Amino acid sequence: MNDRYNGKESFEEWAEEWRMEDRYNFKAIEKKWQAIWDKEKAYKVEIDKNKEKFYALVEFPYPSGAGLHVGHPRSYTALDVIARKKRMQGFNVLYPMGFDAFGLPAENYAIKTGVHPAVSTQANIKTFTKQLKSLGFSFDWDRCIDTSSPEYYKWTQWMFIKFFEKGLAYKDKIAINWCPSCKVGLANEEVVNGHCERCGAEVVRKNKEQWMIAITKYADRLINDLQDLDFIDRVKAQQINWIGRSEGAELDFEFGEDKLTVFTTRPDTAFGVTYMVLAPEHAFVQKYMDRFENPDEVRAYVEATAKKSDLQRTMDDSKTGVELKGMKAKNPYTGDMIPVFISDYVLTGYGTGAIMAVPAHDQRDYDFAKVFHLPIIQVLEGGDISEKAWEEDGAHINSGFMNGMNKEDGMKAAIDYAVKNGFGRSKVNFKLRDWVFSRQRYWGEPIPMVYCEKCGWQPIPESELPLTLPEVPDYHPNDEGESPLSKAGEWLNATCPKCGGHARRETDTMPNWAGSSWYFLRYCDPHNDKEFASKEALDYWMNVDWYNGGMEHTTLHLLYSRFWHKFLYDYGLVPTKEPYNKRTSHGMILAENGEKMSKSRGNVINPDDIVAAYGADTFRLYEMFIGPFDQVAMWSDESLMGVYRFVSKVYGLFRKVYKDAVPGEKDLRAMHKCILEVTERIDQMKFNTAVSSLMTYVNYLSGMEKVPAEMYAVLLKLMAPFTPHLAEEMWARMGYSSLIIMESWPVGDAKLAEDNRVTYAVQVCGKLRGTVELPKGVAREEAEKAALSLDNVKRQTEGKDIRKIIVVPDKIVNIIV
RNA sequence: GCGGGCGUGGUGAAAUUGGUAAACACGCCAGACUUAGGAUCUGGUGCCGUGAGGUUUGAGAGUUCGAGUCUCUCCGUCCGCACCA
Repeated sequence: MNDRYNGKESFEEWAEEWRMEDRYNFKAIEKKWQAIWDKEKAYKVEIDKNKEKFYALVEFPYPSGAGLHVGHPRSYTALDVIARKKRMQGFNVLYPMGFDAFGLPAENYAIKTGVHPAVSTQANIKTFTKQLKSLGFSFDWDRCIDTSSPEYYKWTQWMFIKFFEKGLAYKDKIAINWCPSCKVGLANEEVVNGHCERCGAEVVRKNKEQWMIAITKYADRLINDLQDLDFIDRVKAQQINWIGRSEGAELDFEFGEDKLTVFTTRPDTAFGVTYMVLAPEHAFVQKYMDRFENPDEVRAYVEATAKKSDLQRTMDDSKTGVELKGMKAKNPYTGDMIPVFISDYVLTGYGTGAIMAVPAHDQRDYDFAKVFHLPIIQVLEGGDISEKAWEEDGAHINSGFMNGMNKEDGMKAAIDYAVKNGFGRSKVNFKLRDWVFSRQRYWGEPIPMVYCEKCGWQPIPESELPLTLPEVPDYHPNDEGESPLSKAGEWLNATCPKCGGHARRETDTMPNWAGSSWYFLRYCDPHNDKEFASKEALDYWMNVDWYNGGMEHTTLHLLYSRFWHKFLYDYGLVPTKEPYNKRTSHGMILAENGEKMSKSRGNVINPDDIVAAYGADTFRLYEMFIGPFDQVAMWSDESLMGVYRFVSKVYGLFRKVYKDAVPGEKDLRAMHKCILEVTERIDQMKFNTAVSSLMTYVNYLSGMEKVPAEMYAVLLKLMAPFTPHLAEEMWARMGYSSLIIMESWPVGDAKLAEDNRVTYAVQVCGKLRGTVELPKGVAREEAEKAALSLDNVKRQTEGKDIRKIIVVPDKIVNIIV
């Protein structure tokens, strides 16, 4: 019986071995090499001042219960390829991974099941780690971090205290974005089209006392310092747009006993101001309520506005409002007394929450003026204002001392006049708001502050850090916006570090963006328990040389972390003013039909399944081949098959490799061309064409009778960043005892890659009529002669005058008749 | 409305400074071989045409000996922001 199955017990067993002999057994190969890399700690790095460092970074994942998505490996593989190549080129490469582990899903899961978020998070981290390891990324796992571990968030809290000490963290009662579904306050950046970025519920306004961080103090530097950074343009543009800097002036209009200050980018149009508008939330509305002749009407409008969601407020662009009857404001330029309105088209959070309206030259003011039959005075020449506002430039008219001036002179004159008469000043405004830093949820870093009746808000002493999350009986937040920590009993009681009296702990936690704002620093020195990272480690490893991540973080994590880093820099805690030298972004991977992958659509592709069916190397290579890296790509099982065939082909090619075969001139040309192309294309993130180069080279090798060992070895090295397991396996089979991932990257020779013969395209009047092969660098006369002797060219030029012949060396001959 | 992209075969896509458009792959067609368990190998494949040949990069114009690439106008499409004064 045993004979029948080649000495094996069963057919399956025999077949398995048979396949291992003859077929590409990725399962065994990948398992084997992952174990070896792990055992030898092949990717562990230490500071080595004799070597140039390279810090490659990808955004660390939130360890969700759903596990790794096919989108994650696109980014991770790309930088893994870059990191591996750099390593082979002799750099000391830091390529770390960790987990952004605080966040709402773990908490919602706890509410549903009662499982503590720490427990479910650790389980998810385990799954993620296993999945990531199965893909063969060259992460230094000894540096793995977890933002929810007290050893980590101790320093997040420590940094918060620094913000507080420097006056950048403050508590303020403001109207915040409130998500009624998550029951949590949101930062402006987390609101997308009036909806919660996480759950999609409509966001409402809520007045709440919140911890704020003064990111606006860094607005100018966040724009200006972009200039020297190698970020893709759309990231720069989006950040600049988000920060929204505008130059203009603040002008004071007399109103009651006060000065009603407005911000305007066009003080030169002040002679065209025919009314003013306050946001319904403006303080003057309440202050002067009893002086209005129509307080009931005003109150009703204020209340109606408060009930509207942000979305309702912005979607409806018809103009509504109420005049504050009985009071007028005085235009400081003209002395005119003008009516004042409240309207929800004026935003409370921008500028001063009040505007001067110039209906002739602003469409919104124009629309409002039409509804309320207000005068419209044109002060800029050029347009017809009978139908709509004139928003282009023009010489000033009806503008007193500014008449005849252009925009630039008018602006200057208007501001000079205001300054001289003490009612105005030039001013820069930003759309960016301070960062709302409080969250009324459990699973986040406790804010290390206590409130003392006598001394106010005080940070807890450094010796008490980390302030660990207490156990609570119930994770539910409530509609009043009280954090679950408010049920933490004894934990709430603290001692005021200043007076020693009784104090109460802050119960809000930090937003999930806190831990990720500085994680790249921790990777430099992840086990340090004296500092967040040693100066030596920071000096050596920072900056991040190359950071890849999603576009969706451009105005969130990317902006926050740049700001956070600048703050640390200002106080000498980090050596550089920007954290990332280069930022790139990958496109999303969509389902086969172009739809987004989502659980509800049931079209999610699980990386585990692909790895099980085709192996990690095929999966990695496919994700690099799928299309231009920075663009969205559609998953295709058929294309995946093509890549699998290619990988198998490389495996099978080994049978044709001979140590005694010597490459000829043409062979070397193909090899060096491939080296040059792959090297260059990896650097440019043109992974899809780098893979094509490899395919072209493999097609060439397949056509050879005997493949010289040298040529195959080069192929393996070039493939090592993409398909490290296969490369390692075949390298070993070739008889090398070293790890290929530590071998040196091949150097291409441009001279050897060059062909000594070139094909000229021959055109007659710009139309292709033939080609001719000539030695490289022939004299133009010779090229002309060769071109004219072509039959097809003779036919085309017969009986016609040749007027001109254009010869582009080694490229083209164009005959003009 | 403002800002940033994109538009090339049946499909994903290539194309240094303007210089043979469609590399590489998928799919499809034809053939070979096959105890064969997502098979493999060889050849073909932009479109029209039996053919010579003509024609082709969203549409139109311009610059040029020559334009996928540069300029202008228009159309379509995607992303981000959006009553930001």
